Amino acid sequence: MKTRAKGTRERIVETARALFNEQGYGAVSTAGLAAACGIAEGNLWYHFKTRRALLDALGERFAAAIEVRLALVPGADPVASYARLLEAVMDEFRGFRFLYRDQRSYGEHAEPIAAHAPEWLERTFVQLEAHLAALVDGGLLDWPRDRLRDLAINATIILRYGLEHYQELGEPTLEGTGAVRRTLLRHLTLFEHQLDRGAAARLHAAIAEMGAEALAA
Amino acid sequence: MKTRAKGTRERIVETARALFNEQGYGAVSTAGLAAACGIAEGNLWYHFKTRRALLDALGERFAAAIEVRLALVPGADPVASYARLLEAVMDEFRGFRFLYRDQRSYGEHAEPIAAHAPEWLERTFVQLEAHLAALVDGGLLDWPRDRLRDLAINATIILRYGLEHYQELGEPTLEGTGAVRRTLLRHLTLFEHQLDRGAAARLHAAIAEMGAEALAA
DNA sequence: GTCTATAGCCCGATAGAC
DNA sequence: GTCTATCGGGCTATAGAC
Repeated sequence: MKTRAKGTRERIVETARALFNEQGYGAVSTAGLAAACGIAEGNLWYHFKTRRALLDALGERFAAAIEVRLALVPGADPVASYARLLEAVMDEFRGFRFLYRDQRSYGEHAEPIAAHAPEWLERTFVQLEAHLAALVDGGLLDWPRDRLRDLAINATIILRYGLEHYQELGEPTLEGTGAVRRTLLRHLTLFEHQLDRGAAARLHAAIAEMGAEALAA
Repeated sequence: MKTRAKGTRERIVETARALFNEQGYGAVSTAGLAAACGIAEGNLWYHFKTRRALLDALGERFAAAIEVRLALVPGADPVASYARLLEAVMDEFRGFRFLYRDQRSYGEHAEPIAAHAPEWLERTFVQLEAHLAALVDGGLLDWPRDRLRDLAINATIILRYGLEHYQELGEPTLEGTGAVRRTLLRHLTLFEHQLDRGAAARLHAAIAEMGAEALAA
């Protein structure tokens, strides 16, 4: 199997991401991870000489995904643009959920995201506000300009903590359970009563179509 | 010191609560807890024969505090009632923050709150909606009745995750840092533009006065 | 590159003297 | 009630054969 070196490393990273999301970073032992990968524990240490190194690798992937998402700007069709942005945001929060959720677990020097989160959140506020402003400019959303930033921040919070919220409510949140869809619908309640009927319908339709929730790895 | 038996047990519970909130449930070892209490580790096992027993004791306190808060109904002055409710909710979320935040850490059989959280959240929605309806009935809030429940749910989410949000933004969230105040102000942005000017001013004043953030132990 | 074997550490929990 | 001393177990990480 020596020819699949890259393959093994890749498999470790992907398996770790899924396992951390499901069980929590702190609850996954290296033994359990190795077993889930179908390799011996020692082999795991060959590819990542410390548990922290594996975490950093995942952090880098996350950072890359975020930059791609943050580059999404409102286009000619602000409704379609907004739907696309929503999907990207939720893919992110779901795919790397443990990075946010389990920050306490990785020994306090939790830099992987703690150092970047403030900047990412700020830029997300700005991005969401820009998309919402595009809806306002298009005459599709009736909202005071000077209250758009508050709306963007509140929308970010709802999107960010939606999965945790539904989990706390006792609802399943893993892939295919519709928790992402419910989160998107919940965030819509922040402003849909001020939204153009057609635009609201299109957003609802777009969210309903996100049934095939695939991870943009 | 044998006369202070009850005192020691009490001190353990209170120290544990504070320590769990600060450092995270999983990050506090029995050794560290004993040290913080100023007692030997063995003595700790005398009072709580298992780590889980200590957690349950804290869970019971939390449950009791919640029931007291849930009993708050809108009074003759709906603005004052709402301010009082907000303070109680935040005392709760702050005082027992780790119970929500660190659910992953206590070995999956996380019953202390996981079993009750759905019911508590549902009743909180209902309670908040009742208080908001009282504001509408008093002519102080302009909001469609059939959208009040969504507002109550969104307000609960913002209140519930406000501290986590500000922590992620890199802001301090411990007592006396004003994070609770910021959370309350953030939740106000959900509907203050539809609020009577005088009522809005009174709520802002009430929140500003919550500087002396004391825990209703 | 992958494996087996094991070192070393910290933790939760127990035993028993005072 | 409080202490000291210690056990057993699980975890991260290393050593070295294949």
